[in-house]
Amino acid sequence: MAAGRPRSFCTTKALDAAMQVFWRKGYEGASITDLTKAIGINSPSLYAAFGSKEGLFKAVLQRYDERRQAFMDSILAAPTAQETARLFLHGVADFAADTGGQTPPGCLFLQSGLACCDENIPDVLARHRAEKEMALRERFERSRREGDLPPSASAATLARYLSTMANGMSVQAAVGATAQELHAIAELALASFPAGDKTSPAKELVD
Amino acid sequence: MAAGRPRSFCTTKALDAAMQVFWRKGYEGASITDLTKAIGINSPSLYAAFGSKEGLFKAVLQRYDERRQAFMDSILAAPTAQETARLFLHGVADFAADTGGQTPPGCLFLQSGLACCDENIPDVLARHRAEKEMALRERFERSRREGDLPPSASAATLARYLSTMANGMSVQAAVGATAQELHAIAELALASFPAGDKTSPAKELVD
DNA sequence: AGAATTTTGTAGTGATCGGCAAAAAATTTT
DNA sequence: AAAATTTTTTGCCGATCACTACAAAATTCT
Repeated sequence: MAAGRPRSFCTTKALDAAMQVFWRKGYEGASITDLTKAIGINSPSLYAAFGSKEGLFKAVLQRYDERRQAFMDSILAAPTAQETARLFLHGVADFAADTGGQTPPGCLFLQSGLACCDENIPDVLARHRAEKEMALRERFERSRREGDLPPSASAATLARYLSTMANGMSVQAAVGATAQELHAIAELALASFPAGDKTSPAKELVD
Repeated sequence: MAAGRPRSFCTTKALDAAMQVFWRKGYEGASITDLTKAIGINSPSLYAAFGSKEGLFKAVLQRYDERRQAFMDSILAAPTAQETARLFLHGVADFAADTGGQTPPGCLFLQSGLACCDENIPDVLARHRAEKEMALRERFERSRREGDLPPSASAATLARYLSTMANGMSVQAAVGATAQELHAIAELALASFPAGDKTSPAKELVD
């Protein structure tokens, strides 16, 4: 069925290469020249495949989000809110810390554009982050109904707290914090997390 | 002594106007045209006064840092580590939350360039943030010597934890978190802060 | 083999980027 | 009043920005 000259590059490899550039230089800082050099193609090929710089960026975000979403799904499946919180923060620590070159440190959702000339970019990134926070919140609301969070706990605030820590840890990672340091911060942060009736409060806090 | 045509603009007013632009659009996103329009001057006046875009940015950062430093000095003077931590996080909440237009929400040190084409910019911003974290750390080391922090507490980790929270809160603020929400997060975060022998641990945690 | 189709490489588009030369304007000094 | 000094305005610089027209190359279909 497929006629015409075959494509010389793999789309997903191209997205991974572009991801690194956006991650390290930000949306605006990444020029088309940077991107085409990293992918190893000429600009018309880029535009034929992805439409525009923003189109490429959106495709990169989607690919990045797939991994993040898989991570979220795995931690949301934990049996209790406490375990979800623990897996979340330590997972973010592993994810954000410099792994030695495979991906840049930090989080693409933050690195690629907190502020930007085109305000659409920060907005779409913020929506991605808010999506994860909302998933945590819904998980914690379920926990409250099921009893592993006390009725006094606010699911919204707890989710916001974890999301805040995750963003902060990503910022720290981007400027060189080690995985060990991030895990220590995560552990400290978890001491604030309210205990349910299934675990003793003392254990949570002394740990 | 001063000869020549008088300057038509006030330097500090110009810096404040430029600060708003960098804060909202980032270092790269802020064009010279944006900056000169906001200040109300032509570009040669800008270059005569500040040398370059980076020169202007550095001057803006210095002005911004003065306020932050004054804030840090005030909270570092608190009698205990616990009080310093409390004043720090709630102060950041007030500072970062949208005040209704006077300054943009979030923190200039984060908004203006986490990642950037010119790597020098993220570096200089990171140094500013690290400076504040180091001040907290030194304060907490003193607290350990003076007894309002237990010897088991790590001043470095506590400082890193608070710095992480502050960065995370600034990110949340930039996408619309209210002061009330930020204060709730701050309060939750403070529950992790270790108590000294001057206050009862129970009080810190129940609060 | 030849027509049809798709991607490739070359070479550019106008717009905007940060920055600057030069003359006019506004002040102080002589 | 004229010289000296500083800033302002006008108009422009080469470089780079995101993006594209066009034709050669490489494949499949007839």
